[in-house]
Amino acid sequence: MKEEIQKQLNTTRRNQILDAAARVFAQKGFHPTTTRDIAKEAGIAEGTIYNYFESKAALLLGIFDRMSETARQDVDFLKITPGDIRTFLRVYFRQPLMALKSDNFELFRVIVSEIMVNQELRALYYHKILEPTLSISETIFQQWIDQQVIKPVNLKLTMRAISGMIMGLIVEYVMGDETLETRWEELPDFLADLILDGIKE
Amino acid sequence: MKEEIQKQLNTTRRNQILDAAARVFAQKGFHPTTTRDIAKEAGIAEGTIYNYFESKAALLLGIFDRMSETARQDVDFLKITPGDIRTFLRVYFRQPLMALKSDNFELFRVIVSEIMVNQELRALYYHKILEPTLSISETIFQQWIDQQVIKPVNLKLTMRAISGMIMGLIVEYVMGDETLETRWEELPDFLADLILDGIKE
Amino acid sequence: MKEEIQKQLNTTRRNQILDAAARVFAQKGFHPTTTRDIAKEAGIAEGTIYNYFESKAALLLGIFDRMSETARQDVDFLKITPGDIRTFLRVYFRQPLMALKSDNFELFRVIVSEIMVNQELRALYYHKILEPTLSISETIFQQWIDQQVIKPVNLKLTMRAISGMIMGLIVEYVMGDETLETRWEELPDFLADLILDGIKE
Amino acid sequence: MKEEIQKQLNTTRRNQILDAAARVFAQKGFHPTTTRDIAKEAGIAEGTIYNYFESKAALLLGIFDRMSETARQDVDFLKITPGDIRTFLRVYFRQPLMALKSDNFELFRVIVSEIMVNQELRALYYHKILEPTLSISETIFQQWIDQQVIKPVNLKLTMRAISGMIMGLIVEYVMGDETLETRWEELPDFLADLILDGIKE
DNA sequence: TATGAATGAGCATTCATTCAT
DNA sequence: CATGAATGAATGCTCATTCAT
Repeated sequence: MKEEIQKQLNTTRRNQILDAAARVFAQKGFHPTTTRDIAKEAGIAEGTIYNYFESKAALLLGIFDRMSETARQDVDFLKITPGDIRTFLRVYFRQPLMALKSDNFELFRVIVSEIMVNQELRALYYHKILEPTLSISETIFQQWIDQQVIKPVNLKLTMRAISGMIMGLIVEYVMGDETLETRWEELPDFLADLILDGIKE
Repeated sequence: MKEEIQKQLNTTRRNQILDAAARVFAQKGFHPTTTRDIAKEAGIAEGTIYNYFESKAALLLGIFDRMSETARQDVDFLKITPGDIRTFLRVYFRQPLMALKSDNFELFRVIVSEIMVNQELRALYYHKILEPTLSISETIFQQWIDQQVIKPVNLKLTMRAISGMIMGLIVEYVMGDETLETRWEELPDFLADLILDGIKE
Repeated sequence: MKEEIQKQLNTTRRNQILDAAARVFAQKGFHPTTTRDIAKEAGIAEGTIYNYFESKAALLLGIFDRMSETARQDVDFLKITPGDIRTFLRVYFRQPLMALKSDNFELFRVIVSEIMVNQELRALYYHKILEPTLSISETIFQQWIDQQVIKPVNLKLTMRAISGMIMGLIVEYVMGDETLETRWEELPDFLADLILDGIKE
Repeated sequence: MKEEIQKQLNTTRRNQILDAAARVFAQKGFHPTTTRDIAKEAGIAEGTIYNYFESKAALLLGIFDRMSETARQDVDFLKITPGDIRTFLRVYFRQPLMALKSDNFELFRVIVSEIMVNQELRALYYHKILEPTLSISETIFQQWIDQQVIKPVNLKLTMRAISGMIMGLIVEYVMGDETLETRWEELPDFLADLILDGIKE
């Protein structure tokens, strides 16, 4: 009983801290944010942070970990493949692109920035998000190939091209590209067509 | 005359410093690198750096600026459109993908990382690289459309999808993806086919 | 009755804590040891320590206090003066020198270190150990003088020289001197002769 | 030329910092002293300390190193052995005992305290002071033995007993013993007699 | 009494930048 | 222009102690 409650409290506090950290990181960036900032935002003492997290860097890992949980669920959802390849692809594209809510916008920048440079975070991203996503996608696309709905393309490269495209578009969006900002909603359908039909006349 | 020589000397010294900075940034990352590291690598005094650059951040901008010059020349080269769309696209993809020499590899990480987070650098990237590249690309692709070689697709979105794909693949490569590492050479041709023909049977 | 049991329990718990503290102090030193270390070693909660001791420093005082009790008993033992001065001196030297068991070795270092620097501990040492020891020794040696077994030397200085010699040898031993380490057992007899006969031919 | 001046300046600044550190350490102890205290006392910025010393601990080592230089010179002086053993011994004792000027008094406490607990400092003390002193002393005393002025005692133990006695007396003095404080001046002569003649009637 | 989460003052150290020489 | 010593603000993290449960 008591242990249960303790664990609950522990999780709550952890989330409280991660929420606060996510807010300040999003606002000021990772390096410019001080642990003092985070504590103040969370309404706790600085020392308390260290009762729940190893270091400031661990906070970013923690935030990322929570996010990757959501991502994992999204990927699972894809397994329920609909009959129509075009419909499937539209959903396939819609999910990550729309996950970029304005809330996550600035945070995303900070995390991408650190992923580039922080070995641990990079490994986490690779193994918890990129690899599983690619792996599941390959399985699904293989089914389409087997059903002769799509050509027997090089799956591994195709998956990487597609996921790279998504990642790249998000980065360009984050970069402030106006075209993408105004037409973001069109993207899923547009990309589905592009990938399926190509641009050749 | 003298002024000329002065200017020459100035440029040489600036480049000497930027080269040194690029090396250490690539090795240690931007934040972990100290101005002392850079001065030592360049074989000059710390103070001297500040005779040529405003700040440590200005060094990164300087490095990036030099790189974007190269990129600009690459893009110019594309204007000499060959008769064959497939050949063109292969060249189009080859350039940025192959620019990722092992030298630039780590530096790329550092720069992407800071672009995400540094407003000034981001603006520089957007206006000196992304925007011109997109703009020129649009012009070129418009010609292909006019020649009815490719479909009358939404050019702006297509350009962003393609450039995003390139950027995203580089990021995935940088991330340490093994498939991309071993098959990087195949990518230009593969992507040309993918974009032209689509994957639908 | 109940009070008696309470007191017993109290003492037991105090000793449990002091034992734990002594172990970790000996292992890590006073300053590097955290109250968390002590609590863990004692198998209790950090807060519990403060139900029995004022502060971390009080723990060292407590440890020292227990040790001085032993020392006091040793000194008392000396009062039973044997007939032979040489025998007496050998015993006199043997006691403190042999008290330096390997168990106490590291702890001794820590305590000497703090005695030097901690006013309260210093007072405790001076009044509970040094002063009584000197005082009793003076009384005993006075008897030897009265019996004309030893010269009518300046007793106060002699006592301080002798006790200082013991203390200094222990410090040198603690310092890692090899000669002392290998010949420690010979010391009591050797010192007795040295002090009694001098070195002059 | 310039290098010479630079070196001079460097040494001066180092000494300025060590002097300041010695004063504050003596006053507040090692651990309670902050680098800010030292900088303030030295009239420089905190960062400047780190241009000359690795760490706060290095300051203590530096102080100790300077002191050991003096000690070394004292020992060298002893080599000029006078004809009379008693005179020699009086000088032998006088030097370390009188080196304990009131200036060094509190600093001595701090250093002894840290020597007990700091491996590096302990090694420094052992190899730079204790060992050389013992070694030279043994040589000198051997001469006295050869001249049959003193008995063929166990030299190694004798030297350690004597040096220990000095160290122990200083510690007892530092401890605040009143007898030693008032009669400190008498000690050299007293100890010479004690060691030479013994106390036996 | 026992607990252990919360506290927050405290501190060594770093490093971009300045400026007298 | 070049130098590099001096600067001092800035910060992540620790840990003895408290106190509500």
